[in-house]
Amino acid sequence: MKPKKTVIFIDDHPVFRKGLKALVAEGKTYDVLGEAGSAGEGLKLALAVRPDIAVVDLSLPDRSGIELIRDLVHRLPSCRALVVSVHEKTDIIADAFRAGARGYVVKDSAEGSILAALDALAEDEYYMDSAVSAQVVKNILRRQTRNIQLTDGRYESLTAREQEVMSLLAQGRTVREIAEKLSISQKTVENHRSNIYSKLDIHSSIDLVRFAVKLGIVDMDLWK
Amino acid sequence: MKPKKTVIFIDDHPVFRKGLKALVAEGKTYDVLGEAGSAGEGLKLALAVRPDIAVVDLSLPDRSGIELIRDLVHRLPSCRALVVSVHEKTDIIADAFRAGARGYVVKDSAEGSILAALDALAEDEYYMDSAVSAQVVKNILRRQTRNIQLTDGRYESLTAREQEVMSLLAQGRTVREIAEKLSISQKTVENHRSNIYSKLDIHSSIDLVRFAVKLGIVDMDLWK
DNA sequence: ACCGCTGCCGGGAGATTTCCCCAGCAAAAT
DNA sequence: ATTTTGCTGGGGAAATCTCCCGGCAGCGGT
Repeated sequence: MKPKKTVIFIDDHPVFRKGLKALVAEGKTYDVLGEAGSAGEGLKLALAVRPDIAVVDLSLPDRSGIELIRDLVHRLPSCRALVVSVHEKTDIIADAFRAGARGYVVKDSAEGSILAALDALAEDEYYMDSAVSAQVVKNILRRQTRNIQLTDGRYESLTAREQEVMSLLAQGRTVREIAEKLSISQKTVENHRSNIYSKLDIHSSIDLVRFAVKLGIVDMDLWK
Repeated sequence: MKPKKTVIFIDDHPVFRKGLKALVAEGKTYDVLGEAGSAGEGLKLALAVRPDIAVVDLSLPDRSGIELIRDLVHRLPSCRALVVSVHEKTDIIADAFRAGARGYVVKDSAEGSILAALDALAEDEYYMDSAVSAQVVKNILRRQTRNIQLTDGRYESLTAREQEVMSLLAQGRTVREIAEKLSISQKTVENHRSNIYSKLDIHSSIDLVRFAVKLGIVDMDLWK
């Protein structure tokens, strides 16, 4: 039998801490080593008992939970931080992960997702609420949908082949590479490009990339 | 009482479709209007019965589920697409959302998350599996670290004049416009550009725009 | 002062792009 | 059956791009 994972709670609401303790105690898979109501106490507690997981509220009386997490994971690298917060703003979430958190759960989500988050962190995985995920998705799509509204029609007026060529051009491929990849002549690629320019009312490769970025046609994550 | 939401299934595995039907029928909150085993049938079915939600598998025999979704949401804007897939790669997920999907669930996740996804889409919300969210988090973190890596040095090694020229080029200005604006010859602008290419290790105007976007030198929101 | 370095300015030359024109063929639409 | 559309390929010319080269002014250094 595996040893139980150990956990502490850092939250300034005693009632919420009590709820967490009860929730975790039911499962019998985690040992609660202690709890704290402020960042200072929390850090001291963590360094003393060295838990596997620290559940941290972002809004603490003395210091930001973000800073606490940054300190915590730095001075106790074996400890995984799970954020439990009322915030659903994506920039705060991103800050938390950037500071070293491994999981993020909103406070009003189901009990199950908190347990699921603990299990994920115990397995050294990441976890994010589906409620939070929805926000992330919206954020991913926000810029795109807005731009699609602005440019409605024009890109869709391109034929499938033209869209294919445009995508490759926007990715930085040369005419020669595209011709080889598509098994057509360079001249044909150039003709497609001319048609693209004409339909989109643009006049240079720079404009093409700008248009592509605006529409989210190119995946910036794939850029080296 | 609200009218039941209507749903169709597009998946090439008959057994999985049967499971979905059984799962949804239990809840009594959705009407299953039909099912299809290929993209072609699925699109035809959707246009015929006009469901509120289409559950789509990404791997279909005749066409990519991504393309199907793109067509579907374009020709039936009132229909929300929920992807059910075995893939957990973030680029595929991103493609799906980019194509117009509103939800993403991995096939081996709990039954509850599929129902939760349907409920979310019925409320015009987005949904993403927590199993998938973990991948998204990793992707967010990877992007962060990578951006930090590539930002260091290179762009800062450009002289003030070169940064000025690069900014103008990335904004879509022509060499002639830049030469006039800076009161220098076109040839000089071209030489600044060459030096920029050399220092950034890029070799075309397309690469320059990509680099500029990546570093946030250009403000995409100002693009017309 | 002399030298080396760097930033800024230009030219030359070949490759490439951009924009016209042209045409054949197959598939789809009318 | 006819027209339209899309994909393919090409010619040519002007413009532009990309990379090579050198000149000039400032600026600090052994």
